[in-house]
Amino acid sequence: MAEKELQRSKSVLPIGTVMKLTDLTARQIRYYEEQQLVIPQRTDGNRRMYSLNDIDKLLEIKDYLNEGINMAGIKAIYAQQKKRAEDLQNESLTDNDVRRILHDEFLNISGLEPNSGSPLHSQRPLK
DNA sequence: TTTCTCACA
DNA sequence: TGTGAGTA
Repeated sequence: MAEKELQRSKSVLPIGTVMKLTDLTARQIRYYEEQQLVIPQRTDGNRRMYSLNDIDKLLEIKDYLNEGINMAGIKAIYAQQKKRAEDLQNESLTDNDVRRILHDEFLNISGLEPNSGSPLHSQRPLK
């Protein structure tokens, strides 16, 4: 069973494939890497190789973006997740508990990050 | 051909 | 973020 996890972590997808799978531009994917949201492995000529887990994370990021959250907000979310993941490891909570807490953090951030003036999450990049 | 980095709009 | 330049 653990074999699957290893395979999911195998970075074998070039950015071109990731682009199609996530519907993101190479620019965005690389940018998210800059923001440490995804850490693709590098192979041969300095080429980025993404794993299935990376695809998943990218899809998740795209989701947050659609909800009007900016990079700062997303980074905060992942920072929280990492912190939570470590904390929760010692308390043996269920996935539902994790989800609830994460959701709570998410709402908290989405309501604060956007603007210092508007309390509600009205971050619509209308153009 | 595809991806990379860098830099400018 | 998009895009173009010059590489590898």
